[in-house]
Amino acid sequence: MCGRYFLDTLPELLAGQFRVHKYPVYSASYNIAPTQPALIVRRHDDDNEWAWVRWGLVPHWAKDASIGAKMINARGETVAEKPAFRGAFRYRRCIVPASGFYEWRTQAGGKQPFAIVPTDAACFGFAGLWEHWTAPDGSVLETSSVLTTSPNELMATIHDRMPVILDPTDYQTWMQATPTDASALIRPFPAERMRAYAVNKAVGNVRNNSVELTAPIESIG
DNA sequence: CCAGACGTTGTT
DNA sequence: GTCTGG
DNA sequence: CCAGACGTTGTT
DNA sequence: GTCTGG
Repeated sequence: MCGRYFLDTLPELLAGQFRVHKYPVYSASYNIAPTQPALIVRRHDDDNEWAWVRWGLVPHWAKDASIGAKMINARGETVAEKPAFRGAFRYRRCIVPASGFYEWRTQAGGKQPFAIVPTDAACFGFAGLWEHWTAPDGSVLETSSVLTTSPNELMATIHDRMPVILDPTDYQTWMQATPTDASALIRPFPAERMRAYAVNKAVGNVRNNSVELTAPIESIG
């Protein structure tokens, strides 16, 4: 699955990789967590645009926004049918840029966190969905979710799920094609194109925007 | 018909 | 142990 | 995902 | 909003 990630790629590289004609404005974070603001790419007026949305999709019919905390991931196998996601899957697919993501391996003695990064690009692009929700007071909240799929050979050594990662050549298909064509992109990303590093210390809570990535104990892949 | 859910993950 | 908040 | 909390009372 | 369970 994907419950925590980081983003420290330079804005000009992000704009280039995701084909947005503006630079995103943000500061690097090594601790992007559910319910926190996430940078996404989506279609708007026949163009790609950046948007900040809250991670954790709140369906339009929700009575309050708290349900979003549970909707941080959508299973790729069922996203087209589930009431909470199908509308967003049909009409509001987006991409979530991530310099890398964390995954925890349960093992004797506790959980070992790993940071997984791309080997051939500045950034991963997660397949995502976004949604808008109108609060009782009339204010609008935009939210997002990250699709998951079965793990590749590398990720299987850590966990039994992984985020859906798109090849850059598929970005526009994901956002613009029919749901049927988009569905074909829901699959494990090649293990040869990523590398996992054991992280020295647990990520910690959201207020602690730091993690040691510089001295891997162990690398895989 | 109404009431209640609507999701994912992990788990010795 | 399980839920909530970030 | 992890960190941190985890309650009761009384109320026309 | 829409489906499922009772």
